[in-house]
Amino acid sequence: MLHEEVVVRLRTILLEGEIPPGARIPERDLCVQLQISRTPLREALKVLAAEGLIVLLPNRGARAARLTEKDVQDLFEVCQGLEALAGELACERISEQQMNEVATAHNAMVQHYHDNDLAQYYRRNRQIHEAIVAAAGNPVLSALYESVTARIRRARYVTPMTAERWAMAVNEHVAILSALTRRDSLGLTHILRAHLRHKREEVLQAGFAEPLEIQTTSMNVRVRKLKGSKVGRRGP
Amino acid sequence: MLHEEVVVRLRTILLEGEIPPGARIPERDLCVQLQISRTPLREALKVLAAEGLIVLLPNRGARAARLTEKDVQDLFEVCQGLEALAGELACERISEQQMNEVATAHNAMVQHYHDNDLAQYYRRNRQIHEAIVAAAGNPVLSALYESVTARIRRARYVTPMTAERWAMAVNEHVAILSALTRRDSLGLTHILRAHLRHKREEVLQAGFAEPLEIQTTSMNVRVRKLKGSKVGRRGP
DNA sequence: CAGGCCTATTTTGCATTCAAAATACTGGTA
DNA sequence: TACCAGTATTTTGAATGCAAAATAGGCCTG
Repeated sequence: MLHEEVVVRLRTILLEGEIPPGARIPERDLCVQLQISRTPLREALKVLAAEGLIVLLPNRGARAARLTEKDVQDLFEVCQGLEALAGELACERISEQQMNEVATAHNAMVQHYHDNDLAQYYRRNRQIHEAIVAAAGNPVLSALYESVTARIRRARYVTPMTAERWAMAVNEHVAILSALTRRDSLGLTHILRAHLRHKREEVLQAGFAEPLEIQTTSMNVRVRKLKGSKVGRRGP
Repeated sequence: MLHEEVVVRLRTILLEGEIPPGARIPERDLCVQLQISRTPLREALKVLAAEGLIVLLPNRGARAARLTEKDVQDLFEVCQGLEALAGELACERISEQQMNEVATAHNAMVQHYHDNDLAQYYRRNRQIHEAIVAAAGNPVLSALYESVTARIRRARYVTPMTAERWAMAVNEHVAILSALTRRDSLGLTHILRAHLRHKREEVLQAGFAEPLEIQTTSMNVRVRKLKGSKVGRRGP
């Protein structure tokens, strides 16, 4: 299905920040870039709007969503709830193989920490969290988690960390792995929530580094409200 | 925006069961019924598919989603997680007015219980749960909760209850109101989860009463797999 | 030369169109 | 009559077309 492909491609474009938050999404350009007509593109835009990755302004097109501080708070809060649930379920259901996967990713992540390689550290970090969610064996939960984390991904994985914050995060991850290994449901949910709470504080303190609005439209924003501005028509 | 209106109308149609689970969704008929062209309808279908209310089969149109037992399990599980989170947050943030709203709905619900009016009971029940979620003051959470509960609404609110199950549910609701009044976060999350766990068991035991597939397509389902069946073309 | 009205252009929202795929129908055959 | 092939019809997926709304220029006035 063409339309689904477009959703995936556009989502990537948005998550990579190729279209920065707040920027206009020009239908025509994207049609050219993706080599499709406007119909499937517009279908994809509707889906992404429902996901919260873009906002649709009536008669004024789509823009990449921008997160307010409240949005970041809310998203982290929900994320905490979902991860806590995932941790609890994972303790009951995780397989040996899945357990190994988490452990392997964890060790790799710690190595990246010692190598001071933040990008790779973040990659493994995400892999761990996603593996735990997957281990919960609940596709509905996985889908929701995916959707919520996508919206804060940039804030979450772009923010730089202080040395001490990083050390703390690693310690928390040791505790996470430990709790999961012991199938300590209560302990795991607690440490997962604390971990995300700290992350949220960090992101909010950093001002969640979203580049401010890209003004593609010019500056002369006239306050046109009076006068029933007649209609422009087409053609010669 | 036309398209958003169509989403709302279609969602209602699906939730009311006017198009039963598994049934085909005929584009053309809906266009006539809703007095719109196929473009906005199809946009709406994509959105509803992303929400999980319908499924899109390539080249074979849309069907109202049917829930497997596993789906019901998963949805209830996530719902538990979301309500637990909502309860916890509500204990911190609920206003006096919101508290009154919950209490009022609760009392009305109990009255309906004594009147043996299941439909009205369910209506108030839902109102209580939604009010608690709203009191969490987290729009992201509210939206997710709305989406998840929509998918199990029919299973949840159509299942008949035994007298004792009903009595138990009412008792649980008394405990819910009590915990919320005392701002007893831990107690509230526990009772909310237990409440939903019981509901899930009830729904699953009832076979979650989804009518089996409506075969709009005729019976002569030929197993056409061999022969590179040539292409049909259009009129002369 | 600044500011506002008015028109040209672009962009958007939806309807319509067109080819490909699926389904329904028909007649032939054992 | 049951089954199958072959054809007509319907349905779907995506491109195109067209009117309304928004934006951008240009011209005039003070």
